[in-house]
Amino acid sequence: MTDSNNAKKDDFDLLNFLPFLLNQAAEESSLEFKQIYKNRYGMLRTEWRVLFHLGNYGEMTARDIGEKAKIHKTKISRAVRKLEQRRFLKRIRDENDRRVERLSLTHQGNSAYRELRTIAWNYDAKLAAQFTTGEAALLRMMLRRLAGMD
Amino acid sequence: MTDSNNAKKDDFDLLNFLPFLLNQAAEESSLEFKQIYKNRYGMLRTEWRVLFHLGNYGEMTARDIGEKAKIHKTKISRAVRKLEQRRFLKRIRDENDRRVERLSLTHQGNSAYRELRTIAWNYDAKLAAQFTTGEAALLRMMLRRLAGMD
DNA sequence: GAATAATAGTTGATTTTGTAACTAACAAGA
DNA sequence: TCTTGTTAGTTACAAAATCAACTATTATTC
Repeated sequence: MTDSNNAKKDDFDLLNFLPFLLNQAAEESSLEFKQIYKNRYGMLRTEWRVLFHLGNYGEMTARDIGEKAKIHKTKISRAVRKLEQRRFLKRIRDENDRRVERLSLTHQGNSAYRELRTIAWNYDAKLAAQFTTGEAALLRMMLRRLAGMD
Repeated sequence: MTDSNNAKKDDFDLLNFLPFLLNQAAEESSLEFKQIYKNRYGMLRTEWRVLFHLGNYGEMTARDIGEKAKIHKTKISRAVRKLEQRRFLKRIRDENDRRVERLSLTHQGNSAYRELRTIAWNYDAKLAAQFTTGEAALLRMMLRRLAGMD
């Protein structure tokens, strides 16, 4: 290893380390929105994610949601149970393949979805407004790449 | 609310929602590094963060670390205990203010830090290599802004 | 200088997540 | 058809994060 490489490593700063930076940005930038779905709707993160998927894409199975959003099936299982208990979604056993449940929002679930979607949309706009339109677009592209979503 | 606003909201996609995107990118991009500090060093996330702070900035108090990295004091307290048990750090009671402990790495802790720092540095370079130098710099800037670090 | 408030750090109880093992249903090959 | 493997989803147990209450010490205020 050369001297210049050592010099670079001495410069290494945790606060510039991408995994750390990403994590801090993710936490900080979801705080305010979290307050809303947590305090106002009594939801956990996975719960609103499931709600959003069903609201956005319509009927899906737990497996579909897990694949699309890379959420582990045990998390989804628990979120689905809670949303069902709160009458936000209903399950229908698929008679062609009885292992599968087709999930969809109730009327109540759909109302909650639309309210939260509006809040989320405004919240996202507020975050993005810190940057130019081009920067924000580039940011989303880079995040998708880092997340392995392309 | 106008029709065009409704049209925009109908387009709203969880997968483009910044808090979601940031979280996915954070998780995916730290997975490989996590394997290393977890499996090879038996460390938790907060533990390597504390280790990195002490390695990078020298002697600090638990409070200093928490403030710098926005980590809650109970997490730090537990991480410090574990690092102390593994003889990676030592505490010295500050005699000017006996509430405070001054934390610093042992020789062993410093070795671990330097090994992990090299790995982290290479890992960061690998992540950043997905982008141009300018893009990567912009990304870090944007993340710092989102994280409230400026 | 005694009472009250504030700060550094710890501990315990509760909630949430992660991991692995499990059930039930379907699929495929011998 | 039997048996072996795979898939959808659940459950149980362990690990970790969160939140509130706690001790010990220092600072403030009357």
